[in-house]
Amino acid sequence: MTDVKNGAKQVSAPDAAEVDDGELDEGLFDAPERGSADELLDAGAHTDLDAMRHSTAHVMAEAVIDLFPRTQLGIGPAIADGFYYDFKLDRPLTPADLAAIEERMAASVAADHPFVRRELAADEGRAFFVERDQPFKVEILDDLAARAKADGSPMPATTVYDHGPFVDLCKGPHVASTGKIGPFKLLAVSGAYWRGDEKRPSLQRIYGTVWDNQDDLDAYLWRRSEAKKRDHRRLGVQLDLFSFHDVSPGSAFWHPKGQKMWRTLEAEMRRLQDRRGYQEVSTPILVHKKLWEQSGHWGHYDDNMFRVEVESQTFSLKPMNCPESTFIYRSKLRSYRDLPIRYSEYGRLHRNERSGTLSGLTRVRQFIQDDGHIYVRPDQLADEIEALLGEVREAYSWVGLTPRFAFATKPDKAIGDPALWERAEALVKAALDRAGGDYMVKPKDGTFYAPKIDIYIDDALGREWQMATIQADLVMLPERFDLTYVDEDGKQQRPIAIHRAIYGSLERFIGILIEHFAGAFPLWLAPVQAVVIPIADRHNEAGQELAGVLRASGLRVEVDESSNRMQYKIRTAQEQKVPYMLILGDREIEGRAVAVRRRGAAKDEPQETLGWDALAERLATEQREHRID
RNA sequence: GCCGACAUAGCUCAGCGGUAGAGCAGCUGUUUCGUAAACAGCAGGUCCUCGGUUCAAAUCCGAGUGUCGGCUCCA
Repeated sequence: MTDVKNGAKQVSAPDAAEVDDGELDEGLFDAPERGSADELLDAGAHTDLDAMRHSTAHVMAEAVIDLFPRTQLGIGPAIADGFYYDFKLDRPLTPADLAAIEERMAASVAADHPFVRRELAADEGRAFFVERDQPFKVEILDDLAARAKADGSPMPATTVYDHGPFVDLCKGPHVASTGKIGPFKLLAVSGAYWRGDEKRPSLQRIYGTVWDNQDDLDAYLWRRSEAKKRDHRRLGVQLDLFSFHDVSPGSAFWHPKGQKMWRTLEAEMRRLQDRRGYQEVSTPILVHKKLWEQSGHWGHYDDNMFRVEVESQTFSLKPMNCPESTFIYRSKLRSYRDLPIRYSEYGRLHRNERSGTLSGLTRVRQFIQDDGHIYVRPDQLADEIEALLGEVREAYSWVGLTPRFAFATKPDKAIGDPALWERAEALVKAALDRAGGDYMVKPKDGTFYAPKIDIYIDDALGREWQMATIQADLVMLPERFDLTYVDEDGKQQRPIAIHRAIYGSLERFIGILIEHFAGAFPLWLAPVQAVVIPIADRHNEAGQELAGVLRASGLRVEVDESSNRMQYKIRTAQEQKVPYMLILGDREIEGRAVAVRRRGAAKDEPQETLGWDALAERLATEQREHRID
């Protein structure tokens, strides 16, 4: 069960967010406990810009209360690129409401109300918010009081900030007055649970953004629209890579070009794995539930598994490969000399993700993972993990990404002998230290059966994504499936099982690459690497001949034999983001040459004319070396 | 799963009680062209599904499905 993030949104949330709501950073930066009263009050204002963003949230709350007097206030923190505020309202907000709220906010900014900090005695503060029918604020105060009592510290005063007619419970800091607020824009309204708890009331969250000056705001809005253009769901249609259909929600239909990318990524990974001594296996998709009972997943995770009843027996579609890999390991007696045994598997997995969470390729119900299970002796673990980190670096270099590593340690809900855990963590840490380079530590973020190394990347838009994972499992597979090998002394020993996925989910990986490259893939990965463009019909035959030469060098080439003009063919190839356009007219054919136009070439870029064989060699080299534009 | 929005031609969208529209793509014909859109014609739709209101529903109402923005979850 290599625990890839099938789903999991990237760490800084997408688009409408570009926002990172802070809470997602938990663990990474040791943020306060989710939804704690301190955090709710603190509102994330740590810089001047944050203070302004948080102040803007206050102004927005003022506007909302003004327009909807019975509104109950949740919290309104600063977040990456902006702010939000949660409200309980009598009716759902519409885009027209946002415009009206913006207008009121502008009036408040124009009035330049000073922000005034006041301290009230605890009971006075509570009474104030009770009187104003603000139960969420009262709850925060009650929590603070309860915590003070538990700590034996004195009852804290209630800090409020006023600006104009509006008073809010808040620790601050704020800008001096509403006039200091820069250009802002409200972006979206969405639902959010009070304190992130689905059992608590559902509030309406308004997201907004605010910047020091108009240029910064414009730049941000431009980034947003760029991100939208790169959206893999949009490019997937435009580039004819995949589609989704309601007959199988959350599962992609791969079109020929998307499938070509898939096969290319897989082929490259297989080459790496062959070199590293992996042996590829394949295990059944439909599996009896007793397997999951043995592994410990049934009962805990069966909600996420698709069940299939067959002749009154319960089966499920596998949500992970790992338990089945042990059947192959156990199919014969293993010697210490046999280890490490490295099994790879491109297994098709199904996870029943909740309907509201599905999203394009990055959150799916069916996906294929470049999974691997490596069985090692304890003395081999550190070397193997170090080698795996190298595999990750190599694979990510093919697409020009630099992986960052995070060491996730034993969670509270862990199973197994604490001594085994200590040993596993020490070995993983040793491997990370030896592999050099920095890594973050994410305490208690391991899986319930293994400490792990999670791999992150930043894409071309600076967004962080969690990708690969490496897990050192001394407990689940080895113990629950009773794995053994015979050591030098003829004694039975437990191997360690490493679960690892490098691309992770191929679906998700491709989705991220689409956005990272904005669809303009490097040559080696592009589904169509070159289009031959005959200028007139009489050049078609030579075009096919040229395509044949290139295909013989292992390149993916098409010939545009349509009756369109050359200009139109170029435009089409450009829109399809084909790396090379090969233009063939009388002049070129005469010398068995071709005019080479690079995708996205500048207007004044000098164009080369190359012989066919020289071109084939050049492109083949570029492909082999995974060159990136 | 929860809150909200949306669903019209292959794609992008207009129409919002009174006989279904455009651009692009497609097809046919003409054009054979030198670095990002030749010209003309034709064809293309259970207006997501099911129910309801109405003389009349793409349009209003309800339910379902899917998608989108978030929330929650993520072995």
